[in-house]
Amino acid sequence: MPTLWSQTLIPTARQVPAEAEVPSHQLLLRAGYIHKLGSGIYDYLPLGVRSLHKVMAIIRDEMAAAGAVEVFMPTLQPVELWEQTGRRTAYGDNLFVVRDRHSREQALGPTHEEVITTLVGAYVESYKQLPLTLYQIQTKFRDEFRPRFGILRSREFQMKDAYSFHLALDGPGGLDETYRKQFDAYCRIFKRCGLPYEIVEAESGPIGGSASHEFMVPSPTGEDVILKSDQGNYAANVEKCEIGTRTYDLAFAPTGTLEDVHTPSCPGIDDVAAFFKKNLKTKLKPQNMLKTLVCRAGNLWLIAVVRGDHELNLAKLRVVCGMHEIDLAPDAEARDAGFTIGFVGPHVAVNRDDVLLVVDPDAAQGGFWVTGANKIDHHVKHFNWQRDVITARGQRLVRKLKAAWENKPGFDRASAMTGQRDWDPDQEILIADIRNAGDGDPSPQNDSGTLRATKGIEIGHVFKLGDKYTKALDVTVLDEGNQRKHPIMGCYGIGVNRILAAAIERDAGHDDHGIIWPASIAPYTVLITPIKYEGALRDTADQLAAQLEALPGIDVLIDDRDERAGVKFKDADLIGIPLRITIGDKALANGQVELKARTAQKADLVALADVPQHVMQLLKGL
RNA sequence: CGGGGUGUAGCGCAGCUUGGUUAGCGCGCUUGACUGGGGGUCAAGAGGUCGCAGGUUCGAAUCCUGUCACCCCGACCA
Repeated sequence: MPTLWSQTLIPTARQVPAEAEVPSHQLLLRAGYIHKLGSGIYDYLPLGVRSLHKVMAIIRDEMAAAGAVEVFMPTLQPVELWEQTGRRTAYGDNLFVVRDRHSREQALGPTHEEVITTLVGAYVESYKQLPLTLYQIQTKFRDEFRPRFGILRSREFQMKDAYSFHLALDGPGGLDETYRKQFDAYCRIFKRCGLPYEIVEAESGPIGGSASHEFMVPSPTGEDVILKSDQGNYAANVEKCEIGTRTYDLAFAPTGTLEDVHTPSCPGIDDVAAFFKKNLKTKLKPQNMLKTLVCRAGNLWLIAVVRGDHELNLAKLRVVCGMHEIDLAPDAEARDAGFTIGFVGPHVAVNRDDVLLVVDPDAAQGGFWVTGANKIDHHVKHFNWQRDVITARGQRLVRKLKAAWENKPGFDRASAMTGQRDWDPDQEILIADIRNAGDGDPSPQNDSGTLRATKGIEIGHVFKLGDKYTKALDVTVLDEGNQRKHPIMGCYGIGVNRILAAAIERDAGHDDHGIIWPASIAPYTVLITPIKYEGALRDTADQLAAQLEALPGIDVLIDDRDERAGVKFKDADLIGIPLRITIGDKALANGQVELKARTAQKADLVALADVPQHVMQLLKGL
């Protein structure tokens, strides 16, 4: 049945709510798709729900085709489950926790690894039942630090999450096979949703695991940074992106005598640069400074050094050091341990046997360096690696430290060796890629490609999880040899409402007049606009609507309101229905109506009898 | 959690500095007339605990204190 505009709720607005910054947020509000209830909480109005359902239908179709089976798991989850897997801490404040009447804590699930693993553990006993891929479409909760951009970063959102279980990585029924299937299904889903997307290598984050890809819609409003090689053979997000081989040289001759500079109240790179310019009349660029960050790993300290204009990447640091427990040290603790936070320099490691130095290649160079003096309110200039650290430190200290480090419980040599690193005992210092990649860096393919940075919206993410959850929750399955094994898992997520926002944010997703939907996820495919909903115009509208709805994949909205034509046209453009049929007296007298694509400049006159055929024809291209 | 800002009609805002009758404007809404193919015109209306609580004062939207909500910039996040 076609929908009558007057019978549904489409509260369009001429003015943009002040709080909306990005096009998708503004237009979804103005066009009456969503309504804000609180920070990061939205109602989905009839149009919004229809689009959401269309996306879900495509997802369900492709999940079925990929052999995944739908379940529905609870939003309310015992917080103990999260404690068992260690993710209560890992998620931290992002995890919504509510108390029930017995003041027991429950988590509002931001994802369902714990629950699905428990479920599978309850019923799957034999290798014969594997592989198994289950999925759901559920409301998820994240207590976002800062909800933003409307539906793009809300505290409550719809997610499709699939989980697969296997006993092996490769071979038939292995994780690789299902990962590939889901990966391919994602490509089809996003294509069918009309989204331009790119696939990038990603860090798996707090979910953990070994391999991971993100599906991104390129958009200047995206919150994620993607780096792509201009050779077209590598793409990754900024957390993951490796950097091609860079040379370094620690043995460079000093540029001058190490000299203290009084820099009162200048703890930051920018502060120091500004201070030099203002008070010393010297131009000091951030790339001539060394950023020295104090990290902690149990009872050892880790000094990470990157160039002043670069950013430390903790994930890389963890991999390079083979320790997952590395974090930036809280200021207070670092101060207690003798680090003058804000004024630390690499030579703080010289006389300490509890400090390991890890230096990014771009910081491991000769030349003029300014860095912290390890004294409050002081920096040094003419810092030199060879003179001020290597010679001063001596090899024995370093060897001892290295041994201490590698004997630490939790040290993962295999992981440490996968990172690009160089731990030559003669160099005394661990040199490794520990910073975020940026525009202009060499591609890790080392094929003389250069990385270029763009922004994107993450709409999908696939991971290989391994046995993290089955181990933590002790879920086992009997294999062919009657041995208990922890199955390995894959995990595959899609942000359903983000697809709507991304469809609008994409290049062709909107213009000055409103939304331009891909036909597959528009709330209606056809909008019929009789100039007046009376007499012959009304009859024609009703008949056409009935005819069109009988066709596959077509649903119709009739603008039956007693509004001026101009109002109807403006609203039509705003809500973005792909096809509009305008019925007016003059054309109808000739047995014709006007057919116009949302994207077309002008309407075509089409004979009534030919409308269905023309509609089908036009839709193919939308 | 830091820094900044805003709460006045459904939406967008003015009024607040320098307290003073019935708190305004635009859009939207209701009724009527004229109109009728890209947000029309005129007329008459409805609609407000001025975020909340306390204080100062003869008198508070306006000054003070507290509190809540929301937004923006930082925070390594689907």
